[in-house]
Amino acid sequence: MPELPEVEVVRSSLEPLLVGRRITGVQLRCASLRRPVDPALPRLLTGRSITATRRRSKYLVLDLDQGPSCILHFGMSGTLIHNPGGLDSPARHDHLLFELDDGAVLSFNDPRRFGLVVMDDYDSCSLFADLGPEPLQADCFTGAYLAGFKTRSRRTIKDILMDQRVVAGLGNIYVNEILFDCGVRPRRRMPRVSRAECALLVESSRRILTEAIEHRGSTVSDFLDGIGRRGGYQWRHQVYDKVGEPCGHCGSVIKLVRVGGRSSFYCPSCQD
DNA sequence: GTAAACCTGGCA
DNA sequence: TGCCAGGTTTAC
Repeated sequence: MPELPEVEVVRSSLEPLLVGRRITGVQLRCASLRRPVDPALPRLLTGRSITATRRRSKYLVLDLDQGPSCILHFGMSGTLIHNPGGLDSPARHDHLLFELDDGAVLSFNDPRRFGLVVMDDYDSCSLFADLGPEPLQADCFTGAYLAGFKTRSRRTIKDILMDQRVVAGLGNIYVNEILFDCGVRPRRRMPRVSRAECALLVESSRRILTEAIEHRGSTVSDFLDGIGRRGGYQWRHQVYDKVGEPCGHCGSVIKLVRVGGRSSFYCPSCQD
């Protein structure tokens, strides 16, 4: 579910509901996520007030009035939903519940348990240590930066764009869409991507991520924002999950290949 | 490089 | 019944 746009949409939908609220209680119902949740987490959160929300890559950060921040990752299937009137009873796969001082309950639900919740300082968090630049920050993620990998790597362009150390926040859906937008096949190797195409890929990343945020993310099967709304950007996908369908630009049949173990969709005539 | 691992759920 | 899924990490 959650690539950069989805996490940003969760963040922006929750921010006005969370900032200034005090956490009055925390229920850790299942600690076996991708990494075991620290049993001290409820104690570190209870009594704290939420002062700000931030996003870094695909991580959502809740800053508190003292102590470390609460850092969440949604894996493939995680959601964080604000229930204004509280919860009668927790839902299946509700692993973590934050009770707020206005009677609301924030529920972290994750059927596949690939998600992550940790308490750590934003500036020294080891999860962030190796992340590349934010794609929406124009000063760091540039065509010249991406072109720098042409000589350093023979990997495919899709593998490079999916690598969180190269650029932080892209995932399978948006890399497929960006490559289509630029006319580049996912299996093209980095040395054969021109400098002009690198510049185009950077520009396209920015535009597509921005549009996806404006359309409140992609709901492929189960993504919901912080107040339980589905996204709308899936209706604008050009290639993702469209194998066998006609390309919206030229009518050719969309093809499927595997790159780095992930499904990759492309138009054989629009993309080289 | 690729494959499998971690999990559950949905679909053919 | 088997295969696939928005992610990340680890191991051949």
